[in-house]
Order: sequence, then C-alpha cells, then structure tokens
Amino acid sequence: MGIKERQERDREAVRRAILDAARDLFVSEGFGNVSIRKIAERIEYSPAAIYGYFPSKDDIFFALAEEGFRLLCDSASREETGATPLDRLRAAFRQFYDFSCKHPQYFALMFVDQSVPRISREYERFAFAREKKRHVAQIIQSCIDSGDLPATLNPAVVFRTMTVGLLGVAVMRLSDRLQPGENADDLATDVLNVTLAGLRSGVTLYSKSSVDCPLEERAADAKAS
Amino acid sequence: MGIKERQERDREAVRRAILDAARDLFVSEGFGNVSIRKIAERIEYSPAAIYGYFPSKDDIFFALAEEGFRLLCDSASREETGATPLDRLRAAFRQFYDFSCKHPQYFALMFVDQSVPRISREYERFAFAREKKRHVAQIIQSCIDSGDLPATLNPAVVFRTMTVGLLGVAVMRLSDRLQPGENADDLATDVLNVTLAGLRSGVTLYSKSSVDCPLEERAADAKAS
DNA sequence: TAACCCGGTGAACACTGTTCAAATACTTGC
DNA sequence: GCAAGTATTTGAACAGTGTTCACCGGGTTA
Repeated sequence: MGIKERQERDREAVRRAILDAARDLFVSEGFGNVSIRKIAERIEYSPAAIYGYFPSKDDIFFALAEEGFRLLCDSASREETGATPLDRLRAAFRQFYDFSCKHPQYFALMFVDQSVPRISREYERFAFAREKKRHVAQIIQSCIDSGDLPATLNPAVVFRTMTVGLLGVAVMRLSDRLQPGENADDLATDVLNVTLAGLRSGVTLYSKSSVDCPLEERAADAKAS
Repeated sequence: MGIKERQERDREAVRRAILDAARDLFVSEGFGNVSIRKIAERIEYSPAAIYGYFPSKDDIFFALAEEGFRLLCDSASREETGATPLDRLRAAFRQFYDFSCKHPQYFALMFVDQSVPRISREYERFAFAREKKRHVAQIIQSCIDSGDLPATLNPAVVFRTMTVGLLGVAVMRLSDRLQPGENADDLATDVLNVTLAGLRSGVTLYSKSSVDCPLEERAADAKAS
C-alpha cells in the first residue's frame, strides 16, 4: 500500500527540483531571465513535463514568492533581543531592509513585481506572513504600552507607515535610481529615524486599518472569487 | 536646400509615431505587453523599420521614461500657490504621489522597472529633472528659512526621505500589495504627515548628499564610461 | 497476462527581439 | 533625362519564449 505514497513523494521531489532550479536561476540571473526551458534543462526533463507540476510559469514564481516570505519571516524571527521595545521595533524593520539587500530577487518578486499580485488575495496560503505581521504589531503595541509611542497610534497603520518608507528605499536601491553620491543604507537609517520620530511626535493618522483583514472584507473577497 | 531639413522632419515624425504608438500601447496594456511587432502594426511599418530609429526596444522605453519625467516635471510646475512654504512642499510631494496614480505605467517605467536603470547615469539628458529637483530643494530651503523645518537639515536628504516614503506607497499600490481594507491615498497622507513631523522634530540625519551630484562623482562617472 | 492509467515526450503553435541581404525610393551628379 | 549613389524599408530568417496536445511507454491494477 506504500505505492501511492512513494508516487506522491516522487511527485513532491520533482516539484521541489523545479522550484530549486527556478530559484537558482532567478537569484543568479534575475527572474526576467528564467525560462521554462532552462528550468527543464537543469532538472533534465522536457519543458512540457513542468506543466504536469505547475499550471503556468507564474505559478512557479508565485511558489517562489511564498518561499521568499517564509525566508523573510524566519530571518526576522531571530534577533529580537533588543533592549527596549523601540530597539526591537527598529531591528524588525531594519531586518526588512536588510532582506531586500540580501535577497534582491526574492524581494522584487514579493513586493514589486506586478505579475504576482495574487499574494494579497490568497488568504490561507499566507497565514504565516500575517502571523508575523501580528507579531510585529505586538512589538508596536509594547512600544505604546511602554510610552515610547503615543497611545493614539493604530499599530497596523504604524506598521504600514514604516514598511512603505523602507520599501521605497529598497525599490530605489534595487532599481538603481539613486544618484552616485547617495548611500541606500544611510538613507534607510534616516527613513527609520525620521518615521519613528514623526510617529512619536503625536501626529494624527488618517488611515483606518487593522492587522488582520476585517471579516466583512474577507466575505466580500470570497464572494468575488 | 530644404531637402535635408524635410528629411530630418520626416525622420522625426516617424520617431514620434513610434513613441506615440508605444505609449498608447503601454498605457493601455502595460509595458510588459508592448512588442515591436504591435508598434510596427500600429504605425503601418514593418517591425524591422523600427530599428532604423531606435537601436533596441529598451531605448524606446528609455525615451518614454524621459517623456514621463517631462510629464511629471511639467505637472509639478503648476499648483505651487500654497500659502506657506510647508504647504508648497506638501503639495509638491502630493503631486508626486498623484502622478503615480494618474500615470501608473509611466511611473513604473520611471522609478521601478529594472530594465531602465541608465536614467541615473545619463547626465545631460535628464538635466531638466535635476533642475526640478533643485527647485523642490529651494522650497525645502525656504521651509528652513521660515523656521518650518530645523536649520540642521540637509535639503537633499529631506528630498530623498520624503520621496522614498511616497515611492513606497506608490509601489505598494501599483503592485497591488495592500490588504483589502487599506487605502493608498490615506496612507500617502499619513506618510507625508509622519515624515514631515519627523523632520520637524529635530532628528539628526546621517545621509550625506547634495542636490546636484558632486563634481568628483561626475568625474569618476565619466572615467568609468 | 491484459487493461488501464498516468507521467514524460516531441512536435507544433503563436508569439517575442533582432539581424541582414535584398529591394525600393529618393537625391545627387552628369 | 539618365545613371550613380544613398537612405529607408522590407521579407525572411534566427534564436528564443510560454503553452498545448497527441502519442508513447512503463508501472499499477484487475
């Protein structure tokens, strides 16, 4: 009765081989230069065989994006031994920026590329990422509790505000739009400091958002699909 | 003696037709779906003819990016009738974000796409954009002069800090990574306010940068090419 | 052993950017 | 007006892309 299981294992092994080959190719050549035929050659299968495992090329990239989120969430799990809540918050977002430097291809796939927009829709599949987000929101909350951040702030909006600043730096760096004299790392530090300072200053935020997607939105989403 | 000139005009007309066709295609279908053959069909020329006007497809996109910068700089020139220097500064960056909403394809080409990174290198060609940047830097300086921003701030770094925040929001919006409950416009407002509040709070910025690229960098750049 | 099923394959389709020899259109010199 | 020369335009081809599909072969099941 182990036949079915062995078949399943084999299938999973090939699936992994495809993803590994795709990852190797796209970290070394950029995801614009990854082709089904190159992947096929690397795993010594015919190009058509890949379509028995993934319905399209985009789905391979989608799986890689998921892998990227796993990578980010794992790396961000360590190094939270900051002294103060504010230090831990700073470290968490610094790690977000560092990730964009260490894994530029993954980062582009996860946050920039327009061909993989399903991410914000696939609820179940990215539950772990939302879990991570919730964790950072707790750090933000502890900053509020300790008085490092004003009590008027919404943790979810703080999260987004800090995210987009560093996302901007990362995009600027990855798309090579900085002037020769400018340094992305220093800019990241400045953005981190300026944003935190701004948040501490007691500005009133307009955005309405919560760490988890509201239930009514989830229902509307389910109805749309 | 007008023949040479007429020839040149004809050439320029075809060049324009190519760019117009490319622009139409790429604002309606996204620049990933623009092909030389589609452009050729639109202008009723053979695909090969286009290579008499542009050395490669990337150069067409590069020309479009330049056009986008012209569009941004022009649109940003109006509406500077803010009451206070700070209002004018806010309006300038709000327009940057608005541009990303009004012309998403241009914006992606100008600030996100990795296949057009020459922009930061082509010095002469984008002199007008640096001129615009200098203008915004002057607004920032007037904010400093009026006491709306601390005198310790470097205008160029202020410029970058505000840019990357809104760039982050724009990228988030364009790549469709916001959660269903989140609103990009509100987020842009928050980022604008938080960043300005942070800058006003008297943080010390680490980045060293100037509005114009330092001369020694220009020399190094010229040597590299 | 025969039937079945399912994974892998080669070939093909419709695309893509780009190149190049050949043909055409036009300008110039006689 | 005709020939020579020069741009410009073209069709065809090359090498590549994602994707589909009829077909084949081997392991599984009856």
